[in-house]
Amino acid sequence: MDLSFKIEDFVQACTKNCNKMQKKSFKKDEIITTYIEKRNQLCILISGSADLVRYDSNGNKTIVEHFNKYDIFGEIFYIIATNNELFVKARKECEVLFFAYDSLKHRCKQNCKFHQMLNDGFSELILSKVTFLNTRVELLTKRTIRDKLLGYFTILSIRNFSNSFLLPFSLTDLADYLSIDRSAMMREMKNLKDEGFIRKSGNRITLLYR
Amino acid sequence: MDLSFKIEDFVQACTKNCNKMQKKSFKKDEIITTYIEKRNQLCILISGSADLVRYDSNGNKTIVEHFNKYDIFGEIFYIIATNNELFVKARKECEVLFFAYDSLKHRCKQNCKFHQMLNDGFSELILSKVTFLNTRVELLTKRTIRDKLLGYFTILSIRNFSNSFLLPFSLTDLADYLSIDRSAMMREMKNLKDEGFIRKSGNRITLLYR
DNA sequence: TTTTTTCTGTTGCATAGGCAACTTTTTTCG
DNA sequence: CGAAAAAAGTTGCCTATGCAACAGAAAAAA
Repeated sequence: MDLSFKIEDFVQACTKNCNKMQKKSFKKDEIITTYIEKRNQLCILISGSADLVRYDSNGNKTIVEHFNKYDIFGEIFYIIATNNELFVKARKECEVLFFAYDSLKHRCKQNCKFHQMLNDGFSELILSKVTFLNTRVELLTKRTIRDKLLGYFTILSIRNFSNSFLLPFSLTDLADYLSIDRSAMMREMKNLKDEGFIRKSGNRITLLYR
Repeated sequence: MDLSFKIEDFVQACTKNCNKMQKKSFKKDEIITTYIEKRNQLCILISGSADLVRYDSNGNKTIVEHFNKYDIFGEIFYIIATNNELFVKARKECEVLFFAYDSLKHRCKQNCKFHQMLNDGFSELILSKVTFLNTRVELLTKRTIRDKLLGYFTILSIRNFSNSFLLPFSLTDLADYLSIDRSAMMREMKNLKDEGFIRKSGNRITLLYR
């Protein structure tokens, strides 16, 4: 996100001056926000990391999305169509900025610099979100666990400019992220190792094919 | 899309005046564009309907996305991470506007009204795309065919303000959209009918539960 | 209209992968 | 540090779902 440095510059000044915006801190495993009704809430993660988590009626957990520094999230991005619980949970200690989406369009009276900046860069910000989501869909539409894993590894290897990289998740969470059973995933990972597609030690994966 | 009427107003004037933009027509089943490399291409569907289709290495077809009037698509929204074919194919006769994303940011010299309008409304446009994609992810992360179908039906029923609605796809395409096997889907649909969850005649579905 | 193609609906079979139930290893925390 | 909790790793069983292969209905083309 090429906005990040600007955010860093403005965030402190703005949380002091801008009344449309709230900054809160959360400890590990605290619920940051729940997606329930249309509050038009928009959030920016300032520090830490968090997950958008859903539990379906069978108790299956899915990591719908994983957020890092300067990622944005909130109900505006969602049609709340199901009655599944959908909430954002702090993975580590977090700082989060909250504001209403409306206030983005109608800048606050003080003509807060941060708002202006955000407004200007907002397209870019969501554009990158679209890219990310498309990648996600690409992965999820793959039919087999093998294809999902290899697809994900390929993306990570591209992102890291190397065919060796660290998984940003625990394996347990990776399974939830790819929406597959953990033990089945482990099984398939073993197969991929045995068949020489990947090498794996701890959370480090090396792609061997291509 | 609340921009649509504006698009309608401006599109004709702009295709005549704006040199950064191209309008093309396509017949049914013609390839509109292929996602290969980073051309930063951005497209708007003016009329007709089209699909973003992927064939994976096993020959499985997936409808990654389905486009209708005034939907936007193009490579900017994609990280081309896989070597799978990814292209947009006309489902019916189509008219499409092509332009480079850069030209959105740096408006053309004539200060083309359409550009300006698009720039202003671009955030809204992508925002709705994010919402759509999140819905898609929500569906795809569901673990069973039953949950995917019921999830999708629920969304359609909300969208139509009625628990009776027409499927926007053929059943064949619906299966591709949900990334599941068609015959397995038919089987599950039969079960849902037999168990009294839905009623179905042709492409019309009625949700009976809740 | 007739022919051809596409879509729908159904079924038998095979298997990928979900589920449960463990043990072992690693991490967290008092 | 030691205890407790979480994550990694493994395996057997079983069913949901993919695949193939149809026939009939509907739509498109000729």
